[in-house]
This record gives sequence, C-alpha cells and structure tokens, in this order.
Amino acid sequence: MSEAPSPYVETDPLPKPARGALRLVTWNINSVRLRLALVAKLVAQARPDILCLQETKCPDDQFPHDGLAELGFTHRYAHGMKSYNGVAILSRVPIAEPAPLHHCGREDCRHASAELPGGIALHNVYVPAGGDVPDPAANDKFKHKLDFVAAQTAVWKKRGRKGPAILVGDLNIAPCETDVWSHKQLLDVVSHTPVEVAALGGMREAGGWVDVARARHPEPQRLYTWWSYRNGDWRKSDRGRRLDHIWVTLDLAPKIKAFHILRGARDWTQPSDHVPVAIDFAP
DNA sequence: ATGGTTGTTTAACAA
Repeated sequence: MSEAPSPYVETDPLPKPARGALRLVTWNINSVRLRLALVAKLVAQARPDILCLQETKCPDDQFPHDGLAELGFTHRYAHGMKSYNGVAILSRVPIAEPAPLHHCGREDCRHASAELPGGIALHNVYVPAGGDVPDPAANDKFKHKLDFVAAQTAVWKKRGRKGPAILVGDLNIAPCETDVWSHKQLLDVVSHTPVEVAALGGMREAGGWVDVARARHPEPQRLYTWWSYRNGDWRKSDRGRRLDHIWVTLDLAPKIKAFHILRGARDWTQPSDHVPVAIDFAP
C-alpha cells in the first residue's frame, strides 16, 4: 500500500492552487503585532486567499490593519483582547457577516465566524490550552477546556445539516496516537489525555466534520503542527504535536484539492511555536 | 532530568 506524499512543506513556495480553487491557511501566530513580518513571509510563500489567525494577543483598536491590507488582505475581521487569545479572519475575497461567538459565559475572543464565497460558513476557533494538570476538579483551566469543547459540541449538534462549512484553528488537542511524538508518554499530558481526545471526537462527530489532515494522510503517518519552544533543537528532537486542525463538512471533502503543513515556518526568525496549515478548495 | 522557552507586561501569568 502506498503512502500519500508527506504534507510537510519546508521553504519552497507552494504551487499555486488549481484553477478556481481558494487557499485557506490557519496559523496560531502567537502575537500578530510581533510577527507581522512573518505574515509577509507566509504570503510570499503560500499566497493564502483566506488566513485565519489565533493568539493574536491584540485589542481590536490596535490590530495592524494597515500592514495586513498592504499584504493584500482587503477584508479583515479581528476579534481580540489585551494580552491573551484573539482570533482574526483575513481575506482577499469578500467575507460576509463576520461575527464573534462566545462560550462558557466568557467573552475571551476564541471564536469568530464569517461566510465565504459559495455560501461556505467559516469558523476560526482557539480552544483553551488547559493548563498543566489534567484534572477538572483541581485545575480550572482544564475544566474550562472541557467545557469549551462541550459547548462547541452543542453548537454543532444544534446546527445539524445546514450547508457547507469549514472549521479551522488551534484546537489544542492531538487526537491520534501518531499526532504526538510519544503516545505513551503523553497520555497524562494535557493535549493528549483520553478525556480530551474523547471530547474532541464528540465535537467532530456532532458536526459531521471531516478531519482533512487524517482523511488525506491516515495513521500511522506522523503529523505535527506544533513544537515547543522549550526543546533546543526542535527538528532534531522532533517532539511535536498536531494541535492545529482543518475540518470540513462532508459535502466539501471532495472539493479539497490540496493539504499542506508549512513546517519550514518553525525555522523562521523568531518563529511561532505553531506552523501554518493550508488547504486548497474549490467552492 | 519534574527542567526547558517565549510573549505580554513589567513579576506574574499563560502557553
């Protein structure tokens, strides 16, 4: 059985999307103001038509609209706050009805939606990281993470079958055994605990979502999108996790033309600890 | 080996 070619992209520019296809990239940028130059680098390498950012760490009145407009993103929606979290949708093609969504009785800037050409609903989500202790009774941050995923599950269950949709973002959970560098060693580590994996599976099934990465690159192919800053040589130790996801509704799955993980971005100057993940799709 | 690094904001958090 032949394995699909690796989705990892190092430094070469990505090939252009097929005719009529749009390129959508999701990236936890870990401060949009600090890394505006890296957005320019991403644009040069990948030319995204739509770019979803997480962890912008930027209040809306300080969002770098001018610099992003200069990079060709004529349509921009920022939903951020001071210091923490924050999501943004940037686009070269028109987006309709951009809006924030709130969960768990908080307004902590973790979810934005918009409508793409072709009537595709786009959701950009930043799931709470969850702190260090994987016990909701002992750790409020972990409880918030589970509550947030449960709230998402309820949203998608309620939505039902209602047209094409794409969900992207830093979901902060690596669901498969080969989504982490060591399944056994991470069973007790927040991001890969069985309770989180089960919760994320429930969220995915509630929306009928297809996990594009795994649809195209099934296990046991290893797929990572995040490498900790704490490992000196990330490439040598390769202790990665697949925390960043692109999900699509079943009707869109056949319209996905390409999938890439821009692993080379982890070596850019002053990098994010997450790398961009891309799909090309024909709406 | 119970560390390690980074960003925001200014010593402590969060990731």
